[in-house]
Amino acid sequence: MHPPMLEGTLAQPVIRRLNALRQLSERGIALLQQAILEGLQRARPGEDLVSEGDPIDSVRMILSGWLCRYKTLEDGRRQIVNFVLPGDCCDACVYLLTAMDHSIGALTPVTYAAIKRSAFEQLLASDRSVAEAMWCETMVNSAIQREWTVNIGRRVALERIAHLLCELHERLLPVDMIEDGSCLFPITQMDLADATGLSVVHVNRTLQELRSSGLIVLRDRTLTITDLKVLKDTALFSADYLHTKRRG
Amino acid sequence: MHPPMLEGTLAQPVIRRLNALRQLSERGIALLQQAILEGLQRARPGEDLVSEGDPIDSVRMILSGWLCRYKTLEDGRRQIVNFVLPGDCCDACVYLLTAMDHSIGALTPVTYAAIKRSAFEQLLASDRSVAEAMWCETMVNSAIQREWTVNIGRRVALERIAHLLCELHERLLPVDMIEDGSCLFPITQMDLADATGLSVVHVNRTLQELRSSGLIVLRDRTLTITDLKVLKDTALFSADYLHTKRRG
DNA sequence: GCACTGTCTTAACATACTTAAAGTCGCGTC
DNA sequence: GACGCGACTTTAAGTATGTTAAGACAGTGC
Repeated sequence: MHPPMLEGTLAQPVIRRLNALRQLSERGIALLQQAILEGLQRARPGEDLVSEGDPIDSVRMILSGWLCRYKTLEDGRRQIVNFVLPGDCCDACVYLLTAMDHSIGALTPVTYAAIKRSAFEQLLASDRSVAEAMWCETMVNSAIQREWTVNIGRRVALERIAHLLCELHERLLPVDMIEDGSCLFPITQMDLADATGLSVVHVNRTLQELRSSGLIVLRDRTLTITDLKVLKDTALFSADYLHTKRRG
Repeated sequence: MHPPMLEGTLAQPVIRRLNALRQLSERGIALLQQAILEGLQRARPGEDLVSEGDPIDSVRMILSGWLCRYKTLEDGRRQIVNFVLPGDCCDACVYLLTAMDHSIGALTPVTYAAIKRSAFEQLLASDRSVAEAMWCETMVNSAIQREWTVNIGRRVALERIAHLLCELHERLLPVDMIEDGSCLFPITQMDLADATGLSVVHVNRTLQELRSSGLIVLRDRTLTITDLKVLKDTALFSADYLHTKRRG
């Protein structure tokens, strides 16, 4: 089917991501790759991979594309509670619960692997390093969620958006999606608003401010962080909560 | 040391809490009780059980008292990211990470059990029902954290505080800490402010509003929810995210 | 008995952010 | 080529919430 090179490339983000949390064994990597190839799927922008209330039957690993987890209130207000990036896993372990309490929607075209609960349990059981990396990933997601609470609860708009940009930057690094401080940035201002608990109008204003301060360039779905240090300072950003191994 | 009756009572909240998530086996309960009795500890109000940056070496199970998880920004702003109630476990699995990314502080006198990492792993390994209940608890904590993000990001002050009260009510039920709709409520208005991302003054204003609407009575550290239905409605509260088994 | 401290309360004022509305630009469709 | 649509932008007006300040009250220590 696929030439071997390509197969390797496909699973790369997941392997890199997990490896950044916990050294994976050779055997674990092989098993992981196999499981991923067996469950390949695609989704289109705007499509929901899972919706609030759905039964939880499988784990998903993102190979390419951006997604978001979100919840909606009865009256339509929406809050994005996290972004899901290539290499991330959705709901490892969540299968212990019965129904999804939030939705996961694709922001761009997405390729991912869906691994059935039983196959996933088998995978975890057969290699300890993979299992631990997965648990780690889950724990880091919790940590990110806590930081989002802080971000929305205690930072003002400018800091808040700066912080989000710093986080995304930091998370894109280990999966090699930053080139010269630039990355694809498919998030609309409306998404940004729903993620930060602000209104679109104010997000727009705030982005202008970040631009005119010379901290970022954001144009044509491309984000360039021109002064990372100052951006981090204005965001009161510390990467500790991401728990990623320091890279030389 | 302890009379048997008392020993049983001590571990009750933890057992009830876990049982509400996953049916525990007899054997599991016994092991759990034993582990808890071996690690008994106390903390005084204001004391931190763990602080941001601390190495993670043990799991803690709360037997009595209220605590909060919180993070502080460099300039002193504080955000409480969750309350920890009797029966809750702190950081099951977090031991996979190396350092705490937040602090846990006691709001009242607290009794808890600290279980060393190795003993905890042994406990999980020796009874599957306990292990699964623990993972469940961790997943539910994530779900709560997501809902907090929604709460702070998209609900206005009145809804926000109402929602928090509903959540606490719902979480206190399975550990039997609600009597006739009333419970001990040791949270100061400042804590409430730090938990909801509001200012103390506005929390005060908002509480007055809830009081004068006849939804709650809050006096002398005691909270009575006088109209739970309406309180839930004004909070846009749905308990689904708590993933607790329905109780007849 | 008095000072001290923490919690709650109220007031007056300031402002960060929201809402509403309308206009621009680029892009795909018919 | 006109139209519709989504994303972005800008303006103006409104408001929810923050800030500052000061007082009441209870509990605690001396």
